[in-house]
Amino acid sequence: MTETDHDELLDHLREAAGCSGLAVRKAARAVGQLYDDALAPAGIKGTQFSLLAAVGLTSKTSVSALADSLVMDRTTLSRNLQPLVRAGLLKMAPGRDRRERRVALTEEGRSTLRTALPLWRQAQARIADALGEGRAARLRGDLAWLARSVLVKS
Amino acid sequence: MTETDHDELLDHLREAAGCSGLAVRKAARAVGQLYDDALAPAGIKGTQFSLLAAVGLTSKTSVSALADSLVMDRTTLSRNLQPLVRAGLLKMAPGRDRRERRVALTEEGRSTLRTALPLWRQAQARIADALGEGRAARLRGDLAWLARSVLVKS
DNA sequence: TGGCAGTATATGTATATGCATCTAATTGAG
DNA sequence: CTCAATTAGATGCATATACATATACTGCCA
Repeated sequence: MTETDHDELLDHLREAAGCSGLAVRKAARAVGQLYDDALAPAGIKGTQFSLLAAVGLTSKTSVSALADSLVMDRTTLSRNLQPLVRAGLLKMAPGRDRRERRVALTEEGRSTLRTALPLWRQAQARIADALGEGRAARLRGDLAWLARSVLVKS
Repeated sequence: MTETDHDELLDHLREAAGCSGLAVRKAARAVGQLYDDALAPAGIKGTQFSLLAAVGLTSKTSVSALADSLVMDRTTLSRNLQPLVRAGLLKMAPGRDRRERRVALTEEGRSTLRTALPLWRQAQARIADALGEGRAARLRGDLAWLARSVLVKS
């Protein structure tokens, strides 16, 4: 490898520092911390809050349908449900098929959500404070658009 | 629980569907897939590409310094380095301290990066296509701002 | 100089993530 | 009606993620 090759690689790496994927993951880590900290008194993580809320919004969904709505692999969701079922916040019931399993909140799950909601609102407000409400809303829109377009194309 | 309580919970959950944390994680999953698919011929994931590039940009960093620059927990980075060291793309060398360990690319790591760079550029271009170059750049800026503000505050 | 506070990294445990693959159940073509 | 293709979900494996804690080392102060 010559000196020139090495300098050229450095230039390319500087370009790669502007990676959109890295920007999204960095933000996801930082923001994840914020929500996790805020929700800790309720005993759940940000990921689990979203999952409980998604189940609560769509009564008795199948695992696959839920996974699609969360832009998540079915098998990932299948595993993510387990800690919440174990904790008694979610329950699984048989669906129309004998293959299908429907997910629903337990009473304890609803109770946890009620505890978590004001905590979540605080975290959400911190995000809005950091960016301003307008930029925060625009950001959510761009992220949603991005998730949708990327999936459609592949 | 009364009917009214239940309806009220539903209203709150509809509000929670606008969670910024969820929006970021959804996008991170979708975008992660895109980069992973694009980089597959190089034998690395998007996360690993970013890690190799970050190491290449800062010659001989400590683990902690690298973790900070990636908005990542030190212990997470410690583990994420292992597969890349095992694969021969990174090497660890002693630092000034006998506690510190410095991370550097191997020749094979540089070679892998050269293979990966055009693949990465394709994925990056797909993102720009999906949003338009201007919005994509703005999005990266907002995400970086968000990551920075959230960290500073806590 | 001896020990303690602080620093750098690694490890134990738990969740999150996805691909390849497996099992079970359903559906559809012949 | 039978069997292959499809569908729903779970599991094996590997990586990603972070907190609590352990380990090793450094530096400072009494």
